[in-house]
Amino acid sequence: MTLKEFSKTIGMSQTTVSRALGGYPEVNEATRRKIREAAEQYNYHPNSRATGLATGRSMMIGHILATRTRHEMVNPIFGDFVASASKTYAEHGYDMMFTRVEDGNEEASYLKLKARQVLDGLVVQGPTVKDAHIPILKKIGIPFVVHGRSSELTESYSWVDVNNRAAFKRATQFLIDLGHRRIGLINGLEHMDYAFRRREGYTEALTGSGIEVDPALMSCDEMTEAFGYQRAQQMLQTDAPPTAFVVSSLISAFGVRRAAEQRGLVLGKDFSVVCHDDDLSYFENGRDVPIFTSTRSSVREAGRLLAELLIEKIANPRMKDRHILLEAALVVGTSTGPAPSAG
Amino acid sequence: MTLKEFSKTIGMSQTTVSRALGGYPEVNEATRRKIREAAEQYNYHPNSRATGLATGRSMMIGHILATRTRHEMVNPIFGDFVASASKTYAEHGYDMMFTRVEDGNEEASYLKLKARQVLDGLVVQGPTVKDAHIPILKKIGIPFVVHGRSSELTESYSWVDVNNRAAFKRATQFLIDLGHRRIGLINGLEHMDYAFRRREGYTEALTGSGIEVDPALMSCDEMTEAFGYQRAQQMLQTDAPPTAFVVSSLISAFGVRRAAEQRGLVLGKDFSVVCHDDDLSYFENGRDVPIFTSTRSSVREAGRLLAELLIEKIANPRMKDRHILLEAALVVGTSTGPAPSAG
DNA sequence: GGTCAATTCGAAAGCGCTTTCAAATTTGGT
DNA sequence: ACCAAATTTGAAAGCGCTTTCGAATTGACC
Repeated sequence: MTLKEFSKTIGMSQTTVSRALGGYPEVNEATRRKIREAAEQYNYHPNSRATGLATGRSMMIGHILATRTRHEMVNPIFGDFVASASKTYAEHGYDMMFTRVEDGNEEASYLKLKARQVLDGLVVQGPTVKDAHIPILKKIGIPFVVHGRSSELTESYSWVDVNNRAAFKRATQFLIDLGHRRIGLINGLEHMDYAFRRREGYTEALTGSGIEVDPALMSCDEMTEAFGYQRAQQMLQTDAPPTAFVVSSLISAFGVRRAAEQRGLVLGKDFSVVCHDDDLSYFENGRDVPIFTSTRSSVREAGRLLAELLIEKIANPRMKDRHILLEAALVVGTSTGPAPSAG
Repeated sequence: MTLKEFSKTIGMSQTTVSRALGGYPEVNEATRRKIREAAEQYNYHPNSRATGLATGRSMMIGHILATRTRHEMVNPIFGDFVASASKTYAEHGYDMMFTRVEDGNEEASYLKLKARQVLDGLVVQGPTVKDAHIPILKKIGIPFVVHGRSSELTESYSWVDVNNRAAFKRATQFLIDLGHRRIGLINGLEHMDYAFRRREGYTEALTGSGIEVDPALMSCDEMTEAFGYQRAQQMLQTDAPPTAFVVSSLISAFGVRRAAEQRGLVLGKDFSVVCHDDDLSYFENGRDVPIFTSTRSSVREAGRLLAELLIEKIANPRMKDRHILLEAALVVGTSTGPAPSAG
């Protein structure tokens, strides 16, 4: 059913119907209600493509699916992040789409995206320390917001990020205060900005307390369970094993726990773990009392805030860049305790 | 840059340019090449909305994000599934979008989607045993393919599914053959079709070997690590604890392992675990040798096949429904061994 | 040179909407 | 009943593309 047909059916002009449904002020509220009801009844909804063509806006927001050519990892936070952002989009009448952008082909991809006018704005997820997408998007002039930051870039852009440095500094300090001196870091890939900042927080806390940073206690990789297990195992079988770990992900923390328990160590007594917890729907950190002491920051909240920011930016492209820095809560669970051989 | 501008710039008619880029046969190959190159050079890409309006097709495929009103779980397979499907879509010129459909509001949501003509086809993920979406989509007439099946529906529809029943029957039989008699089932929520079928496979294997099905050994819930831990712990502290577990997810299997190891049991010796492994990028089942013996089926392959099927269906809506049943491989890892107290 | 086929062109309709404009109608206040 | 204000209307342009149609151009071949 088209606007033409629909307005003829209910005996009104296209102009009035379009205005009534579009929420324009020059139409009487009573009429608007009547038209809305009729639209419901006849299941009339404007054709999105036609609307888009006429208005020049597509009411579509894209999320980048950056595909590293080698192996294609999908970060576990992806699902929750997308789900929460999509909710906000929907509330504002936006649809959400995915766009694959291949490594090394960013500029062409974004130019095409802009030319096709298929979306009004973009979300960049998981930027690297020196991210390639951000300057290109700026240059091309597509409204975007970054989930995270890119430490080595100097240009201005809007972002929503967790204060990863502060979170990991606090986590490490928390362990130091409990008497731990040898603290292992199980981190994500450190070309990713968040992992880079987490390591900075970790080392800052150590040096701030006069503890030497030991490269043998730091490792980074994709944050799987197996990785946590493997590296914790390695570190634990040295002469001077760590008594605590700071871990970048709940999943890897499971692996760390397994490695330690396999050596007969009891969590929260013989060894301590603080991990980051993105509060994902599928990874509960225990049911009532959290298992792991963690730096917790809801990725869903980040998704919501970012969506709102982007929508604002689209509505007002010359808006000043805004930065939202979320502080992670340090939630104490049962995985931390005083250093065993303290003193 | 519009078609008009572009064709004027290169001194050709809109007709020829449109045909050349659209791949129509009535244009000389040499000309086509020249036009393609010029398009590249000037970064001309047809406006998707205008193309869509003119052709009546949106070149967009939607994935449903079914939002249960209570708590909104995002299945961990979501990311990998979407990433692989999106690759196939991209290769065929399709974009991919998400659509939130709220529980109880399916019909209105789909009617609206159809009226707006925003997408050409849909993917239904994770159907329940008696799924509400499928009959509605059939009635409304939107091309769709289901990832999974819905056991209690009688209507015909295209689907791509893993043979969950056979997989879990084999897994259970494998344990029985190793001498296990008390085998616990840690399953996903059983209103989900895949979990329902897995339980069927499990019970079939048991009864087929004359082993009584014990409700105390069966449990189902969201497949988190904590759930696996909790239920395994419960089952293990009874008078007649299971010697083996069949687990619906690698994540819960981590929890099962933890519960058992906490009781001093050694995996693959004192207790056995077979789990399902969707081969997710973020959940490796060990690095070289698989930790867990598992029924493995790549969710990425499923995504690819499903995408191809849907694209075919969109091109030819009166195509006969097709069903793709993927058999899971039973991959033997180090988590299984003969029943400890065998004989 | 003439014929036929292949290629290209120009003009224009149509996709379904928004938005503008001037004109017509209704409403409310006095 | 009258006037101003508020509301509604009809007609039409425009968004950028595809697609149709008849005509014009080119090239190959005899």
